[in-house]
Amino acid sequence: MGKADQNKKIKMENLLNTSFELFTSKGINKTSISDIVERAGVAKGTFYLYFKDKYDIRNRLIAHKSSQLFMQAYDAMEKEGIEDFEDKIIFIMNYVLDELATNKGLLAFIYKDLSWAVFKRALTNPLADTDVDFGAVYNQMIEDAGGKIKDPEVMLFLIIELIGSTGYSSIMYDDPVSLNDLKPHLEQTVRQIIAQYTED
Amino acid sequence: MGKADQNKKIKMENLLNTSFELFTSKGINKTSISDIVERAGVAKGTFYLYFKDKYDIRNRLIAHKSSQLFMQAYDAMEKEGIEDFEDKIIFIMNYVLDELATNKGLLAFIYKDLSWAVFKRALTNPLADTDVDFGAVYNQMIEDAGGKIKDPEVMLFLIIELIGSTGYSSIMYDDPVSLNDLKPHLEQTVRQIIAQYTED
Amino acid sequence: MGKADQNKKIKMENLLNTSFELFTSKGINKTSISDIVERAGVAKGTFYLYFKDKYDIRNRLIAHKSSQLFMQAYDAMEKEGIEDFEDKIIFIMNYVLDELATNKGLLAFIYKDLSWAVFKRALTNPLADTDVDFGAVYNQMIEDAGGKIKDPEVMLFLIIELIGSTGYSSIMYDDPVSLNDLKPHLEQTVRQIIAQYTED
Amino acid sequence: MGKADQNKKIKMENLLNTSFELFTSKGINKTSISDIVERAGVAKGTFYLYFKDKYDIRNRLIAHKSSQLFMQAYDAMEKEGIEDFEDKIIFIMNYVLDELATNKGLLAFIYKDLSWAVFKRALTNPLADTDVDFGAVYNQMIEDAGGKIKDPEVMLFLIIELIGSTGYSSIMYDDPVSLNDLKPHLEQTVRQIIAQYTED
DNA sequence: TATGAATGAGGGTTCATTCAT
DNA sequence: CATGAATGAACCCTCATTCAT
Repeated sequence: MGKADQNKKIKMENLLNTSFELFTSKGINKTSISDIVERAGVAKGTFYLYFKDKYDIRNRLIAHKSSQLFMQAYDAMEKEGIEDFEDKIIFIMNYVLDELATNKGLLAFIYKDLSWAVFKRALTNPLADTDVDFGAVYNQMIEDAGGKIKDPEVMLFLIIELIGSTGYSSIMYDDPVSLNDLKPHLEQTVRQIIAQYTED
Repeated sequence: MGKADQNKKIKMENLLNTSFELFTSKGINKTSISDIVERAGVAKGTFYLYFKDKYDIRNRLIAHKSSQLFMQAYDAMEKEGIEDFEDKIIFIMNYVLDELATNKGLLAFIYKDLSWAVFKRALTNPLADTDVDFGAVYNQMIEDAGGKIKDPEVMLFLIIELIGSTGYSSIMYDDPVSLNDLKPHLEQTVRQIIAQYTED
Repeated sequence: MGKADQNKKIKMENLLNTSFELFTSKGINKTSISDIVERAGVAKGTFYLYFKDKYDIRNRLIAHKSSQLFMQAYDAMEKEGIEDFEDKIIFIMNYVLDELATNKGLLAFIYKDLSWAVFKRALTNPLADTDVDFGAVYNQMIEDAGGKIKDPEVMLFLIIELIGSTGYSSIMYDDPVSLNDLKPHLEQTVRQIIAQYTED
Repeated sequence: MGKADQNKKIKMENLLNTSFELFTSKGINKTSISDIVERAGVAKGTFYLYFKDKYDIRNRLIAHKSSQLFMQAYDAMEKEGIEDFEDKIIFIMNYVLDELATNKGLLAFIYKDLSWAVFKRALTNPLADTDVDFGAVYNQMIEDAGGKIKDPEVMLFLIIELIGSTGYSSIMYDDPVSLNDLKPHLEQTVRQIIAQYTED
């Protein structure tokens, strides 16, 4: 890789990092491109060499950060040596929820304007070299479990949407219950959903 | 009520109706206060006599429109003469989902920036004279059912968030499945959640 | 007229005058809206209350200034008491050319982007109260002459385009001849054109 | 000519051709240097190795294209074997007008910002090897005619400006008459102008 | 109460030009 | 000669909010 290419990559990461900081601290609407380039220490025009607009950079960040978060959870789970499929999902759920609880900016950022479509793309189309395809990981988990899951995609959809939307409310507003109070409810419900999709 | 008060009320409803039309057709971000007052036929300054800003009017509308939608569903359910609690919830779910599917503008409007907190307020603090307290209605439904529901608020929370977030994705993007494909999954899952919260 | 309306009119004229000064001194391309409002002493947004964009204000100015110029020439001609139609046209031609020669900024301004369509509109759709309909004046001149002109509009078109484009070159670049050298050529040619369109 | 020189020439012609396409299709103001180099397939910096700016390239193109057009007309005229001087001019006029009518982009391009000075330079200072000196050709035509033309340059100036400006309006806006309706008027007027400059 | 002209900071975006490689 | 990433000034335009009437 030439010096120029390296420089390019540095600039781009600089912009990504800076944008992420601002998006998670001030929110995307209140973050202007001027803010981004000023803090990143580049000229305004430079921004447009790398990104189409603010929403382009946001989408790439959502993809990257979501992937990162899920893979952190997955790695932690692997270290624990959990065997059972249900237990794996519950572990990941708790890990992700705890992580988001300590980083509300990240939660607000990846939840706002996050649709299942964006989400799925984020998890199955890794952008950074280090990003992993969570879709493949999920399929592997199912296979390891014996592969007796009906409609695995819909099941994941139900689980993620349930956890995501209730977790958002609990973490951000402690309403109607705190995250700690919510967890047992979620765990019970998620286990039931999995059971319901498991063929015997 | 004096003539002046009546006039005031007319202006206010005018602004509310106009805002709703614009919010659901163009989205709130692309709707300016100029747009609203122009179509409502009042002066710009007048807007500020009634509302603090665009988001003030939005919150009041979410409350009003959500309440309206739920009460429509509730009334339709009553006409059907459904007895069983589970069946009631399922009926309301289907009614609301169908309604939102035919009015995506409304869905986008009440879903975006809709938190459980806003939602609960909407359903328990009727603003318009005709609005009904859905919280009381829900409690009545539980009582009619024999009152053997544990943590009814958390249960409702889980159900609403699950239906809301999955329904949004299906209706708006047909992803990962269409609304019609989603419904049986939701019905089964919601019934299980209710069962899980029902004391025997 | 209320105080507010007066104020409005003053602001508008202020903007028109300022724009004209800048357009004729720096050219329209190099004049920014910032320049205009700064010199006019109003806020940027104010500009957009009165005009759609820079080209809107330009078109109105061309209309106004062309009309003004032609009517000055016409008035001067009337004072001279010239009777003959040909002599009238020649007088107006010389008057206008001399005027433009002393005000090259005006010439550049009304000539650039000036099409016959814009021109005709300028001369027949007076915008300011004081503007006069030159189209009517021209028709009156022809009538006074005995009305024996074939295709008067085409004739005027030929004359104006000939004078305009050759005059522009002579005044602005002294090329291929100076204005004073050009005039006798133009006079002779214009008289021949009129003769050619005069029925006997 | 060395290989490097050839390469240079190819790059330059590439830029010229590309610019011409863009200028005549989008207009010069809406054509950016980025557009040009992108389509020409060279780097941005390369542009500045060959041309000072957009207007440098424009002037060279006007020269080249005008010359080309006139010589086409001249060649066609020669093939017709027309003898009479007046007839020659009329033939060229019609040829050029017809050509421009079928290529309005070219008309807009060579007419906008076209001054007699630029024009004359275009016709008398051939840039490309194949360009011909129309000035010399014109003088030859006059000589062939017997050389009894007074002020031949002024006469040409009057004729070209008249045809150019009226033709522009007719072709571009069909105003005040279409090109076909304009032609007989022009022919008659041009013949009279020539007659007027012809010594007996 | 109601008006709507005026504000002006701030937004996103473009693009001619430079210069290290 | 050729490159193309980087620049950053300048652009047009929007719009929530104010306030004199």
